[in-house]
This record gives sequence, structure tokens and C-alpha cells, in this order.
Amino acid sequence: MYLQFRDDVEAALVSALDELDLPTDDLGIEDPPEGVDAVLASSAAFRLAGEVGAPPPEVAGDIADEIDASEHELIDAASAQGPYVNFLPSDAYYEATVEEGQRADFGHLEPTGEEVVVEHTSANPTGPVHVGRARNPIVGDAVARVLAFAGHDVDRHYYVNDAGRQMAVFTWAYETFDEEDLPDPERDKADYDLVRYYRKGNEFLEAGDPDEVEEAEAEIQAIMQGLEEGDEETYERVQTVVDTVLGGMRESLDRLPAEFDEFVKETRFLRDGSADEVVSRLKELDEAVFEEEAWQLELDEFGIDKNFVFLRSDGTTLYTTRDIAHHEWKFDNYDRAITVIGEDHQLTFEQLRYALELLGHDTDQLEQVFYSWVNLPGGEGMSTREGTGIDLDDLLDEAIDRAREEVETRMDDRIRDDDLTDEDVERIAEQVGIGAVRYDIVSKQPSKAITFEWDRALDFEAQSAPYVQYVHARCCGILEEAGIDPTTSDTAVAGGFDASLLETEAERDLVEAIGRFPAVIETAAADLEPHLVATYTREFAETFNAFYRECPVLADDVDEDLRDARLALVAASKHAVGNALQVLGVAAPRSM
RNA sequence: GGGCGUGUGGCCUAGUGGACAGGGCAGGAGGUUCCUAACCUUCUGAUCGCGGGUUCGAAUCCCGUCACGCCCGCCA
Repeated sequence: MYLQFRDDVEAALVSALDELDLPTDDLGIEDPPEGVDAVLASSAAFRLAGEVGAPPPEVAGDIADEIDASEHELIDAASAQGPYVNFLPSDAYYEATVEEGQRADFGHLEPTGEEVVVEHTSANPTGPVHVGRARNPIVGDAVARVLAFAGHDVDRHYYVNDAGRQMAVFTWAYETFDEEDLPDPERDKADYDLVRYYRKGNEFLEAGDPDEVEEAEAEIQAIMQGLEEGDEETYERVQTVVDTVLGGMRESLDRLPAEFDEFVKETRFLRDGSADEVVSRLKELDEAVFEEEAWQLELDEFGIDKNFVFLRSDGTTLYTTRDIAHHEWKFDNYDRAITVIGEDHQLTFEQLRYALELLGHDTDQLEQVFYSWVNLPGGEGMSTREGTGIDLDDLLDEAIDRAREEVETRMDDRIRDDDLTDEDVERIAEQVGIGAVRYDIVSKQPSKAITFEWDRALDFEAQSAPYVQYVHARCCGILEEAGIDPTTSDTAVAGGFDASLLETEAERDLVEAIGRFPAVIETAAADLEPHLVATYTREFAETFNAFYRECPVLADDVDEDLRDARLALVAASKHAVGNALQVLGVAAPRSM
């Protein structure tokens, strides 16, 4: 209803400004600060003051006077407060917002029909997913979810780098070394098992006997050539390693959960000839040069001094060359292509973008979300090859263990009288533990660097997942107590409710917070910023807790009609906070 | 050296032109016979890295400068 209210405010402002013979290109509609009794405000008077020749407060007064609130169902009044014009919502607005919030799919926007592919994670299948990379599936999954909520048709892709030198090294190492020469795996899991060969192989290439290294390099080179030429046997050898390692990695990612509609393999674009075809088209470009035996693209017209090599002197393609073919395929099948990718790939992505542009594509449909690396305290990085860093599995295990301890401690001094079964404890530990990890990562702007610290990542107090999850559990608890099953989509209060009874400030604030949710989805999706949803959940939780403190729902001295209105408000709150958590990929527990 | 990004109380963080810079952690003081205290109330604590500029108005835009991170490979 907030979105409709905004439309009303816009229409009211436009007609008022028209009436006053003032320009309508800058309405200055914004959210008023906390404590101001309005849902929207306009700061247009600041800019119009010069034109009118009167101070802003006077202009604001004129605009407010010109607005007839009765023409707009959702607006109760427009009043000047200093230089601002504040818009107060009508009873119909509160009524409609609570009504809207009764729907289980509250917050979903109208279908747009736009087909969007979100590529994320795409970590090379070299070994266990570590925390340095964990930002990618968590942010990527949230980006995909918020776009889906905003009405787009979203596919999630994991691009599998199965054609590069790394996989050739891995395949060679896997076939060369004996298991008995390797350390025990850290976990009984395919990715932990095979990464030992990869590490051993890299160690050997760096410090091994020069003659033997040369021999190995020849074998690695042969594997790369075989892949490039589409040799079936080489392909099968590499795929054995790729699929095995990837299988292990997927198990870890599923725990978050980060799920994918498709795993798109790089070799696909070698095997179907599209990478070759890209190469021949690139060669035809005016910007293409053949220097030092390799084909390159000059990109100085785009401000990039460095030439982009797209074909090696040995005739094999490079990662970015294959990625061009990959993106042409995306453009054929989707309206927009979004990639969530580490900031270290920024230059590569520029090259990709400009190469696609030179090939005649509209690169406006290409968008990226870059994220900074997660470092260890002391500035140390995380590396699969060197085996430094924290594995995602270890982080999640630790998170669940700490959450379980927390649940057990709290059970001892609970005032509630229900009993949690062992299954409940385990469920809560998983929901809270994993939720805390996801929330900690998704709530921060991706561009900011993160230093990983156990205690900070696994803090279960305010401004964390459990703080928000607890609000959801409180809503469910109240509904359940009132005989409404919170797990069904139909939480509507039997016999209806009268929203006009919700008169206190705490109730009004809560209705307004509920109303904002669809607008938060709209902005977060448009800007590809899921952390806005996390900020919203935190603010929402604070607002709900104020309501919870001041407005009893089920107490004996609460009038029946008021009780029903408050129950409807709780149901709407449950949907707002529950669906917001869903967008973040954080579980919404019904009790904790 | 060049390019990109980041810099907000002791620590973490929101806020990219508009109403007193909003939270959390840590620290001080309180609150539970009442729908779950993973909660709430309250106090302490900020020259928004620094210096200029644009503007009626700047954490936000521009210029300069410093610090940190990432990139500058016929790796991915």
C-alpha cells in the first residue's frame, strides 16, 4: 500500500505545483526521519524557493495549502513543517496495509516478465569452499532471491571453470600421485579427499626436480590442448576430477543453502565451437592485433592501456575468451545477465564488457556485483592451493555448535513452560547458527573488506539473525496461542478485524513499518543491494519489539475487537519479517 | 607508477545532496508474579581520514592529499 501511497503523494504534488505554476520535474519525495509523524515528505520547497522568491517554509506552506487531501483516498493530510511538506496517511491506508499483510506472499511485486540470470560463486573446482569465498554464494543467493521477489524470472547459474590450466594441473596430479604419499583428508568428503592431490601437485611444480617438472608441464600442456581440440578421452579424464570435487563443494553450498538451476561448464563453449567462432570474429575487429605470436585486442579507446590477449601463441583460448562465448549464450537466453564476482576480477570484467561491446552487443544488460575478499586477522589471505583459510564447513559446524550451547543454556532459565524436544533444539541450532553466518555477511555492503573473526561472525545478540528471528518466533507464538496455525498461509483472523482500533503510536509505527516492505524489495532489487533488506529487518524488529512491550494482544483485559485487530497486525508482521528473512536466505523459526 | 575500491565514537556498522549522523558491541544504571528477557529502558562516548572547493544546504558532489585493500599474467 506504501507504493500506492507514494503514487498518490506524487499525483498530489504534481497537481499542486501545476496549480502554482511551478515546475514538477523535482518532487523531492523522501522518507521523513524517525519521530516525524508522516509516511512521506517532500523537500521540493528548498529548490523552488529561488524561483518563487520566498523562503522555503513559505513555499512549503503554499504547496501544502494547495493540496486537497480529500481527493486522495490514502492521504489524510499534507502539512508544512518548516521547509518540508509532510504527508500523513489516512485510516484507509492503515486498514489496507494490515489487510495486504495478511497474505502469505506479502512483499512479492507484480511479475515483470523479465528473464534474469544471476551467476554467482563459480569457484574453481579445486577444493573445499572456504570462508574467503563464502561471501559469493551468500550475496549471490540473496541477489537472486530479491530479484525473484521483485517479480523477475530468475535462473541461478554456477559457471564451472573446467577448462583452465588449474584443472589440467589437477587432473595430472590426480593421475600421478599415490594416495599413500598424501596426508589424511580433513573430512571424509570428496572435495577434501581430492584437494590433497591438487596441493601436492602445485607443491611439486614449485619445488620439484627441474627435469621432472618439465615432464609434468608437458603432460599438463597436453591436457589443455586435448580440451581445446575437443578430444573426448581428455575431456572424460578432466571431468572425473571436476565432477567429483564439485560434488563435494555442492554439499557444502547446500548447507547455506545456495542452490543452482544450472551448472554451466566452460568446456561446453569449446565443444560446441562457439569459442572458436568468437575468436574468428574478434580477429576481424579493427582493434585486433597480432603481436608476439598472440592475438590481442587494443582497448585504449575504453581507457584500458593493457592489451587483452584472447588467443595464446599456442592457439588455445583464455578464460575471458571462453567467457565471451558464455555471455553471448546468456544474451541469447536472457534479458539481463548479473554476475556476483570478487573485486579481483574487475579488470577482467571490463575487458569482457568491452569485447562484447565491440562485437556489437548491448552491454547495458550486463551487470556486476563486486565483493571484497574476506581476510584472516593479521591481513593473511585464504588460499585453496596453499591450504590456508577457514573452511565453510568448519564455520557452519562451529556456528551450529555455539547456537546449540546457547539454546541449552537458555532452556535452564526460561520462564516459558513448553518443552523443547531434542529435534527442536537441533532445528533451532541449525536455523540460528547458519542464519547468523548468512546474516552477518549479507547485512554488510559487499564492497567493504571483512576481516574474519569467530566471535564477531557468531554473535547471537542484537543486530544479528537471531535478534530478527526471535521477532518471527514471537509472532508465531502469539498466533499459535490464539489458535491460529502460523505455518499455514491463511492467518487471517476469523470474522475480520477493524484496523481503526490500532490507535497507539506503537501500533501505527508497526503498520507503517509493515507497509514499507514492498518498497524495500523494490529498491533492493533495482540496486542489487540485498543488504537493504537486512537493514529493514533490523529496524522492523525494533519497531515490533516496541509494540510487543506496549500492546498486549492476548491479555484478559484486552477488548475482543482490539484483540482481533492486534492479531491481524501480528499476522502481517509475521509475513513481513518472515518474508524479509526469506529474501536473505535466513531461516524463520516458529519457535526458539 | 597507473586503475578500481574502502576510510563514520575504543571496536563493528547504516546512511551517496536535505529535518538533531541511526544502530549494535564493549562500559555505567535499571527492568521478568504479565502473549518467549536471544528482549526492553536509560547514561557515557563522533573535528564523518585530512585540506580546499561547489551549494541556501555536504558524511554524501568536485579537486588535492594520506592510509589500507584489490588489480595491472599468453593464470583463473
